Amino acid sequence: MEKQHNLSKNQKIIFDLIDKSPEPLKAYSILFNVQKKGINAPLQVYRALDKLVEIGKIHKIESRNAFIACQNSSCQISKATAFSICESCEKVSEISNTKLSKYLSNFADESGMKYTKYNLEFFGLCKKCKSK
Amino acid sequence: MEKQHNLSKNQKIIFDLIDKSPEPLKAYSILFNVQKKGINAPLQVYRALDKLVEIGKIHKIESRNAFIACQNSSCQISKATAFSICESCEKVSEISNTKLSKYLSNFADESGMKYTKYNLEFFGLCKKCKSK
DNA sequence: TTGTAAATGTTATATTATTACATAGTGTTA
DNA sequence: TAACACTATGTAATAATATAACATTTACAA
Ligand SMILES: [Zn+2]
Ligand SMILES: [Zn+2]
Ligand SMILES: [Zn+2]
Ligand SMILES: [Zn+2]
Repeated sequence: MEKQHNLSKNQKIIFDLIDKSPEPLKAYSILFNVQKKGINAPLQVYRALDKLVEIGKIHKIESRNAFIACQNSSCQISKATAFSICESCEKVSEISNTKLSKYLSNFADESGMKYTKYNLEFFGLCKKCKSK
Repeated sequence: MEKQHNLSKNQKIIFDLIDKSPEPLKAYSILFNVQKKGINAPLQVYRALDKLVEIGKIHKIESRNAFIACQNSSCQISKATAFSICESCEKVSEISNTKLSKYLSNFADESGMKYTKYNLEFFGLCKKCKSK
């Protein structure tokens, strides 16, 4: 059974915005968009983002400093994430590939380090951009 | 044959600093450290960093906004990078594992997107921190 | 109902990165 | 050599991203 997270007011406003967006959103663009809803300060946005990331409802695209809603309901609380990023149009998709996630979750090298989390970002040209 | 890149004065100063550092360095920490060598402005640092990343001499650790020297001479110009990051002591190492890099370089999913580059960051506790 | 954790509100500030513009060096070729 | 293109440098200003510190309020379980 998944733990149920009842989002708070600010968290819900911000999650809904990200969830509806076809593209990753940046923190200050989120701030701009929610000011009409009474969220006025960067910290209010960042706190909601932190929480949403923590509970796995959204992910941060590190190379872009931007946030997208989790497109993979079975995503294990942001512990194992993979994305594809088009370097031309900046379209980002979450990759959910069982083989890939198994391979990476079980990955171990000679360092003796046990990995509990990973984030993978693939880059290239999406179908549309490739055919231009 | 690898293309030879003769580093410019600023590039060399900044590469040497990063290369000698046991830990990833942040841009403004680099700036602070090279001011005695006549590099005074953020842009001078960022320009050198951009170039060094481009030619594969250093890599950016995206989740940390920090830079490390390439520890893998055969690294294909920053097109395929993997790192291990200790979430306790923040030690970062570049992973060079042929199987892993082959697996990821050949990865393809149903999206029809051809990936030309990837960056992978593993997180966990290093040996030292685990045994504490 | 009282204690505790989570969330909010607000101001200020820290950190990371880029724009714009002027100048200087490096190497190639006419 | 002169002309050219390209890369690198210097400097100032500013944009974009993120956190610290502090006061207050809300949710909710013991
Ligand atoms: Zn997900
Ligand atoms: Zn595209
Ligand atoms: Zn490398
Ligand atoms: Zn450690």
